[in-house]
Amino acid sequence: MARRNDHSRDEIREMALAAAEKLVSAQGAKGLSARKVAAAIGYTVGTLYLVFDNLDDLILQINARTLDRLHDRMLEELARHKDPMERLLQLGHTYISFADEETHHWELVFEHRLPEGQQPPEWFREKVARMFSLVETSLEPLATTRSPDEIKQAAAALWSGVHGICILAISKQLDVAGVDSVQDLTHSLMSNYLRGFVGSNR
Amino acid sequence: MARRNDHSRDEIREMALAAAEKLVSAQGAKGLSARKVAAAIGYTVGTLYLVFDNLDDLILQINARTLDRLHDRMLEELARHKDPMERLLQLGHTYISFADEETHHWELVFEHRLPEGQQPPEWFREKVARMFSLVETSLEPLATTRSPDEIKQAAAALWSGVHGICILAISKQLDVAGVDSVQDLTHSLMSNYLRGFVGSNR
DNA sequence: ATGGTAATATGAACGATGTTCATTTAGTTT
DNA sequence: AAACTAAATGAACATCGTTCATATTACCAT
Repeated sequence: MARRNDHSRDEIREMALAAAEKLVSAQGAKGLSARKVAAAIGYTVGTLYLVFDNLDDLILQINARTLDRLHDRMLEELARHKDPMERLLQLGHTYISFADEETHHWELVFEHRLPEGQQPPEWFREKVARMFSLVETSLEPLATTRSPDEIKQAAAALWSGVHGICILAISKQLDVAGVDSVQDLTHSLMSNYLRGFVGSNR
Repeated sequence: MARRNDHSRDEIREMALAAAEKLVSAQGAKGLSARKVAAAIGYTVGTLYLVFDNLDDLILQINARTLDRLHDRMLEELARHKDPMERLLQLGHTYISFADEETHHWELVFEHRLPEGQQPPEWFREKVARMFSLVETSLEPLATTRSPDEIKQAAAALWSGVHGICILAISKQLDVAGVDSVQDLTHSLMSNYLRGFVGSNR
């Protein structure tokens, strides 16, 4: 069978991504394979390679969509609060909740490694940077005396910290039980850090 | 060829681990395979499975050794400093340096995932917990008014934070250049957090 | 209608992976 | 020397990512 013309390239692409996301969501990165995705959308492996460069490319596309969802959630959260401190804390909680609800997708974003020496494409790194920006702009009103560079660094430190809690929680290496404890940890990290950062000039 | 009796089980085990570590060190997790390890020590795949349950087991053993090296480095660092604050900051720097010097090994410890549902064995989780304990005991003298639980939580938050910086730095998702900038970030995170944690009662 | 062209999809093939286990081999014991 | 047993093998199986010569069919010009 060939030249069925059942679907356009873009349709196949979309179907493949949806099927792949279903696999990842259910079984994590290890549950994903080219043949499984192909079978799930009623095509063969070869077809997948007409639409994606390779599996890494496919995964990158999935991750892009995940980062977009996360970004949306964070934007919504920012819209809900006016107080700067409240905003930051809620941002952290949103991050944790997202990782908890979409664990496998979140893991795929941050644990998938490209072949040695290869860097993620610029558009991808941009999506990560965008997240840090959200933190930066939320941080600004809290530290009006600080230079832009200091704020940038503080945002990076703070968000890396939240990220680290997330990672260790997911890999069960923090012996805390349940999401709530993780939220507490996050709160501790953020509020103490912010008190230190805001409260003093050095 | 069979029954060579060239080496004892333990010798083969040691040889295999050494060879595997060489592979990981040079090419990361993706460079590791049962056949490659076997070839490197002059045995066949089958033999490897007489000594290890499976590849996950082998990797767990490598990771145990890595965690031991890291723990040693941290102990040394603690012995070098008396001032509590100095101790904590140096501990953070040691962690970053280790990850920078043994990147592939460090990655293998924290990014290797066991099959769905399977937890790391207790002895492994103990090695991770041991690291957190080091932070806890260093933190105690700085926060004499705090309860053990609060200190435990603070140590977890602090160390997760350092860990997060490490992760993002290694995956090149922090747009900072060089190890020194990462050290600066770590310093920022730790010193601000500690000022917040120590300086106030709530 | 018919033939030709080009787009579309296939699936066999390749080299790699983890894992198993019947079989072979070489020490050890009787 | 024969029997026994521990040690090591390597072929076999199912899976993986990736490629590409081939087959099929839609479309278009005649």
